[in-house]
Amino acid sequence: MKPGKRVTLADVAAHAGVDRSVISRVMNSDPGLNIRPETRVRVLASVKALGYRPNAAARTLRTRRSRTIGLFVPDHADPVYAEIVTGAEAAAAERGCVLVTGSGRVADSAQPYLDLLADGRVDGLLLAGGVTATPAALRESGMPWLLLNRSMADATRHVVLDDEGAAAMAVEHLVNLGHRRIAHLAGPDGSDTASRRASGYRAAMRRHGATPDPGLAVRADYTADGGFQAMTELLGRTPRPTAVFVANVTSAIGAVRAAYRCGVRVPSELSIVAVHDLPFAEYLVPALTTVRMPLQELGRRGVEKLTTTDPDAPVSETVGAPMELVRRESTAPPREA
Amino acid sequence: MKPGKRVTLADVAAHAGVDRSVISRVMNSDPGLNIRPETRVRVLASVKALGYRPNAAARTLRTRRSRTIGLFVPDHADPVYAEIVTGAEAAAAERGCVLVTGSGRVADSAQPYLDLLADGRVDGLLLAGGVTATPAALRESGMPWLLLNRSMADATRHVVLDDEGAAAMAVEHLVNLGHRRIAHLAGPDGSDTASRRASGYRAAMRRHGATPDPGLAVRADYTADGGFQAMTELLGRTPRPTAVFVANVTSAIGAVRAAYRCGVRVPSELSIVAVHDLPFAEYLVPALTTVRMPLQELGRRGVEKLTTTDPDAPVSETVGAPMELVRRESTAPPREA
DNA sequence: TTGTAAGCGTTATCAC
DNA sequence: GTGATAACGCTTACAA
Repeated sequence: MKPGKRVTLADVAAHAGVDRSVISRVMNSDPGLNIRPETRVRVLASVKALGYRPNAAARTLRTRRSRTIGLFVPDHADPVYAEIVTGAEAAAAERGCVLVTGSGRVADSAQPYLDLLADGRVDGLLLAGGVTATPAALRESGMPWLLLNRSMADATRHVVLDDEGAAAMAVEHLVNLGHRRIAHLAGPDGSDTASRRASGYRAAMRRHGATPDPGLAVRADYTADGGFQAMTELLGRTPRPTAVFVANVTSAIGAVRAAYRCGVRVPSELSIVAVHDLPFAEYLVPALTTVRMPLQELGRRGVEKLTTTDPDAPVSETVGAPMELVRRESTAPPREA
Repeated sequence: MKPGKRVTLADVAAHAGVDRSVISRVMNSDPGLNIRPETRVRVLASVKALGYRPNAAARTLRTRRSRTIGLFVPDHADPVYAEIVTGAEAAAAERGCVLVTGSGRVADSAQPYLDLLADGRVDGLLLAGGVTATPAALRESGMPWLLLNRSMADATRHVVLDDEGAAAMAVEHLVNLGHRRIAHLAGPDGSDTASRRASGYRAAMRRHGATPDPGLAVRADYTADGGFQAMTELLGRTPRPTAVFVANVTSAIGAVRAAYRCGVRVPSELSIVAVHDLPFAEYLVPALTTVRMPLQELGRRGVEKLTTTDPDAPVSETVGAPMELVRRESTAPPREA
């Protein structure tokens, strides 16, 4: 209780009149412990009375478990990753862990992340991203790590979302509205989600008898500006698409702006549907039709898999939680139908 | 280098043929160390050869410093707090620290946060928020903590932004455009930033000879929905304001939507300016005029103050970095002027 | 049913 | 200039 003086196991032991090891075993509910009920009560009382909390560093040193997970995202300000962090945090808390977070592109060297592992600061690493390659050092380290929302052919430890499925939902929504000339505003080159959404788009197009015209696919990074540029370019092509499936909701904000800028009305002249919902998506003008993905669940599954699987075993999971097409104002039947 | 076997000080010592303590002192560049250059070289070589990294837990146990800072925000998905986290992270990294982040309203009990301190997991606590009260336990703990972006009369350890100044910039912008009937879409009751922005608004109004009409102030929480509700209410009042200063940019998104819904054109019939810029603010339709605040700098200053000040000393700083009024499309001279 | 003791990997204070 | 050695606070065989 005194500020500056920490209560240690020895203090509690003295207070309860037993040995330190007894306190430890009571607190960790050691199954092979046969203790007299009255002693246990006394121990618990002393713990409470002194406000004892085990020192994390000492415990970590002894047990080699920090109960800490490292989570790296490209950018905290990206709402997509904010959701993943939220989910991961909840799952971590459920198993008594905390999250050390970091942002920035996961560079090829990966040294900063591996260092956290090497220092024993974290028990495992969740790498959410991102366009970059998975460093070989990671694969060779033999330490617990997992890729989130991106997969790598040569590093099969990842959990991802059903990006193909999301693309299919979006395309089918547009097809059902009567669209045939459907463009794709794809994600950046090298992005794993981008290529899965693009292939989902192509597959869905073919399934509906619409050949995906390569002239109707254009790349943009996952930013509003990227979406703006790409959509501006797309609108210059003839004949113009009547609808566009945008791989990312932030790009879609820029895409809507570009349409507005070019005098193309959404949705009457152009329908727009994007992957990922946003808390304020329904308040945009026009309110955006989106495919809501289970991002928090992705975060959750990440920590679950990370903490429960053998670090050497391959992990390749697609989060099963349901996606949902949220119909709002940015999609409508084509005018010229 | 071997996976599974960690390199320890003893290994390096054996490899270099010196004592562990020498390695330690070299690595920590102990000033009172007089070592033969060739020995130092040998030590450094061994460290590099074995890939030695000091174990964080052991070091923390010994030094009582975890080089870890706890940062709590109400919600990772709130772009305002995402910026704060980004800034804090950078500042922490500069001093060799990592950030343990957590989200959720800081409850009155605050026990989970204090526990991190008590466990020795973090060296200090940065509490960013938020509507809630500062728990007395915090003040009494004698531990390093700091409030970010909120102040409390009875707990003078905080760093905040110049909310009054931001309000003044916004109001002056509107006044300069010719507006007189300026409403305030304020933040939620109990929010510290909300009340500072509100009083900044009132002061600026008076300074410009416009009495702030209480009928032109309405509260909303810092969400798009809150802004939508409040703006809808505001637009029902007569005579209608020609401009509104919105305390938060997320609310402003909802506010714009409400105007659109009511058939009120922005900016020709109603100007809107909000506190906090957003990466995609210029892509919204209409692009939002905002007051950009130094949010990352707030995060930076938070960790700086936390790590450099005596935990018992009062801290009351307003971040000095410049704010900027970003003129875009949502403000214009009043029509009826 | 409880106590003893040996570490975990550092750092810091000495002594040589 | 460098080496022993004693903590730091906890866990866990094993002994009593």
